[in-house]
Amino acid sequence: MPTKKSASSPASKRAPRRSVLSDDIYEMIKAMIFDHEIAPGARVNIDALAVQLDVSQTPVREALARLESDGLIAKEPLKGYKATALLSLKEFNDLFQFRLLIEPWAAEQAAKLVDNTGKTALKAEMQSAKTALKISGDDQFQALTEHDARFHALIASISGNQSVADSYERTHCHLHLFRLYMANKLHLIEGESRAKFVQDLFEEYYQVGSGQLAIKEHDVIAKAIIDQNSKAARTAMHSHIESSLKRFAPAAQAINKK
Amino acid sequence: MPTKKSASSPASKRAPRRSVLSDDIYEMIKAMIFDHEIAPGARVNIDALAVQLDVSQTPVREALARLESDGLIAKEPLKGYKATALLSLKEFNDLFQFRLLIEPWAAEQAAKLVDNTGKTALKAEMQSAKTALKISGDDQFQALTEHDARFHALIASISGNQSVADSYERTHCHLHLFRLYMANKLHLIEGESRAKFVQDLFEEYYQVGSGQLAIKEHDVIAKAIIDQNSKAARTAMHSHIESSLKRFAPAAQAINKK
DNA sequence: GACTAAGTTTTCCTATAGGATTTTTTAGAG
DNA sequence: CTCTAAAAAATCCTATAGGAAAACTTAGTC
Repeated sequence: MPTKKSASSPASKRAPRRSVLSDDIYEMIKAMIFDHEIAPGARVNIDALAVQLDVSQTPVREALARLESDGLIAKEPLKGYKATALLSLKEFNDLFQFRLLIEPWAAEQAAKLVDNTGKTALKAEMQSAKTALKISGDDQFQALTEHDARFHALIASISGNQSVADSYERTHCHLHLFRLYMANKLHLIEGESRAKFVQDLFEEYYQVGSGQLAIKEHDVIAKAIIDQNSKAARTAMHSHIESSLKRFAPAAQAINKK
Repeated sequence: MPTKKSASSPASKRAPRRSVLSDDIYEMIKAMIFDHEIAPGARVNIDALAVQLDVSQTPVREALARLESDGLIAKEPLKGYKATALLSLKEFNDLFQFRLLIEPWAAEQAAKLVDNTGKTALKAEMQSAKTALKISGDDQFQALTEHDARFHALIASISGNQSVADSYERTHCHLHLFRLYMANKLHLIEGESRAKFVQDLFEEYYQVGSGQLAIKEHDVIAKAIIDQNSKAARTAMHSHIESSLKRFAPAAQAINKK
């Protein structure tokens, strides 16, 4: 087992480090879902996917089996695979409730256990958020969404509890998908009705003052953790998730009605 | 080779196989892990497994991919699959901490939302626990462990939050495996040293008075939920998990030292 | 004794054929 | 025209063999 470490010493030999094909396919299909090339609820044909990705069925099957465990794909026996439907309003609320259970604790714990590496990582992530604010147009929303995902995952990781981090990761991907879907929806709505939609659902909350609201909340959390003020970190995370729910609830409701 | 040549016979009397083979294989391999036919940390050869289960590689691959997502099997690229190692002491503690985050809330919520169906299910489960107490010998431990798994899963389900229920299910299987491993360890220890081991690690806590301690705690929780007393349900669950940790911590420590 | 090189084994991936099941199409009767 | 039922097509699922790449083992040389 220690051979692994010794093998990493002559780094030159480790050059190829080719990952396994089925892992690549897994990531590709996942990306296709996140990019909505595979629409929520759409059927997924194994043969077609294998041809499209120019591989055989075997790695596609393995990837789909894993995606099923992730809850991103559902298998109906003898009927085939389907991309899972979007979060229902109830699932959406459940998910935020779940986050309220674990993330404030994770932030509190992170504040207690954070070391210099963690502090540096937090600062870097907040810097990337500020960079994202400078992006203009629809890409900003995507950049902010991705920052958000990384930020929360980072805190879960710093908390030191693998169960918590894993658990967050799993549930979060659904929320991530949901947000990307909203962003995508914005692209599809044109003209005046779109401006109205955007204003009603996002600008008032998420993008007021160039999206500074959510970022500011993140800032408060990050500062509390860096200051190792665990109480403050906990309450900041709690109220951040609650505000976040308030920001997204109207959009979630609107999309589910459609 | 001795394949299903029944295909040549008319399709009339062939039983319609509702479930898919790869699902069956998934359950079989999972059972092999839980039964420690596949030891923790042992390598898993796809070919050998396919031959042993008398199926082709394809369903085995799909099953292993899913088990990897469950965290029960780990894949090392270009090296093959391995059964994951037992929980380390840290992971063990992390897992209980995680449970403390979600299960007291789940119990509280269950007490608020429980309906007659839920109450009936709870009563039935507690009845099965009482039946388990009558079993003698080592099987009792296994029966109690399985009751425990069902009991907690039931409450998570009654809580109505799918994220919570899923999340519990995922983490719990590791704990389940850990407990079964302990039970198995008991079988391997013979004579006087075994009696000592049992007494030190279990009897004092788990099996005092024929295991009534844990069951009594379950009883308190179940009653609180049936009475729809959410506060009581929460605190009862909280202290149950803490007692449970205390009961298992010495054993966890002992096994990790080995 | 240490290092390099060839050989062996293991593992991953491909390809394809055919059985089993569901869905769609088509034909016929009321 | 509408409804039922059988045939056809599409799709999924399984089985099997074999090739390529990497890891592991062994042997030979300095």
